[in-house]
Amino acid sequence: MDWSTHRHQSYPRAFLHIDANAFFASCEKATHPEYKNKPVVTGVERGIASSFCYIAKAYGVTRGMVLSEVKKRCPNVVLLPSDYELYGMFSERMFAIVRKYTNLVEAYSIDECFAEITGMRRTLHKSYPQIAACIKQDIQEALGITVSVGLAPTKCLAKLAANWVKPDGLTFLPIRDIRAYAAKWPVEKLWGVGKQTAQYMKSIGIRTTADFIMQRESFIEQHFTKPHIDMWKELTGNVVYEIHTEKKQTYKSISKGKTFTPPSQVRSFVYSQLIKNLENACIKARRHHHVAQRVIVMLKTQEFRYQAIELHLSRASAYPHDIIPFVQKGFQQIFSEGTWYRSTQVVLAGLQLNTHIQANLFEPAVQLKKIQQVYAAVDMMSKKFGKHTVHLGASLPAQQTQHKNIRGTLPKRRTVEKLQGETDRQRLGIPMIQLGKI
DNA sequence: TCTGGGGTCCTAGGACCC
DNA sequence: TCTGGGGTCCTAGGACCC
Repeated sequence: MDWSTHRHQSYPRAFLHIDANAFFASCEKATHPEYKNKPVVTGVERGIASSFCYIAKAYGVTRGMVLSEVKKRCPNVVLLPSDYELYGMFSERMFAIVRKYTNLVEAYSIDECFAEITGMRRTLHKSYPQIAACIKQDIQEALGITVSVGLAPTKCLAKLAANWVKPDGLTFLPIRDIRAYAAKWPVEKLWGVGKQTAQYMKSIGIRTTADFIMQRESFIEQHFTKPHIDMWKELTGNVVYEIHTEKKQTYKSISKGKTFTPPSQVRSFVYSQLIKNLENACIKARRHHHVAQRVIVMLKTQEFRYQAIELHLSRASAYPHDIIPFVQKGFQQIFSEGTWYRSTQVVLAGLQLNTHIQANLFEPAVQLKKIQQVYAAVDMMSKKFGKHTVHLGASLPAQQTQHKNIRGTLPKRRTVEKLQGETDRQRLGIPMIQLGKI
């Protein structure tokens, strides 16, 4: 035997993708047996269908469908508000079950995880498909929810396999079967291929995953960039993506936004919405011990165009007190009189951990301390009595007035005019972002 | 699909430096 | 100095995900 040719040959690895089916609705059904045979939809608080069970799906409910339409299609529907605490608990318990089998578990989102079970056959006295089946069964018995499981030599393939049968599927995709599966898998259904890439792929004659993986590496490198080159390697059975077990606890950015209906052109109202979002974003940042270096103010117009502006703070902070002057300045730059707005958004960016918060040299230390104490009290009361027990005066209109609609006053749709104040912005050195329709 | 909310990563191009 | 090459950092914007 020529060992030199075998030395670098690696054994196929075994990855699982575990995907809870209709997760939020399933959690509700698991905790409320009386809903068992009824169509369940969650997301009432947002006015759209956030998650729905398979019964509701059979009635034609789709993601993001407005509730009035949901009721029309599905008169006996059970509409529920989202209960993220409940879903979080189910999520934790689901991942804990997977961790009984392997330490290499990556909590990818609230309802999905990846796991690697390479080398676990001996320890568990089971084949890989048997391990996958056991995990699946354990979750169902312990939590009363079903999952779709994919078992494959890479994460991308495991994800594809998990999607093969939904709900309640268990799909083993060994290397030798990759071609057969790929031939029946259109590229637009691949993890990491969206509308744009699918369109591009079609233009160069790639329609199925098989069309993609049968290309030579040189061709792929010539026609694609890193994300899709990596994807190609994974789909041909070569591991690029490892399991990340670290729990996510730091953010690159935190954003808060809210749509208001009907749209408004009232400056004070739109501004108060913005400040409310800022408060929420700051609360989240503080909860995670983050401070922001930059803030992005965004307004979305009635015709779904964004106007946005980014500002650098004078010092990193997670207190509205520090950030409001910048938000106000940005708001004044981008708000245009006579335009109808449907939502505002605040993004805190350039986040860092505030292990040692830098005080501005010119600010008296006493004052900084006071601000910190005030917000510590605010955070405590919010925790105790609910969000917005305490809030800033500037966001008052947003908290109490139900925005009123005057019928027939909405202007005709028109495109957003070019922003004014260009020279001011240039003088202040404030960059401006104008995003197209999304 | 007349459309909610919250994120991440990648890349190109400019600024700046040696 | 009309002139080469290369590195790093930052930002805007695109694309995608759940």
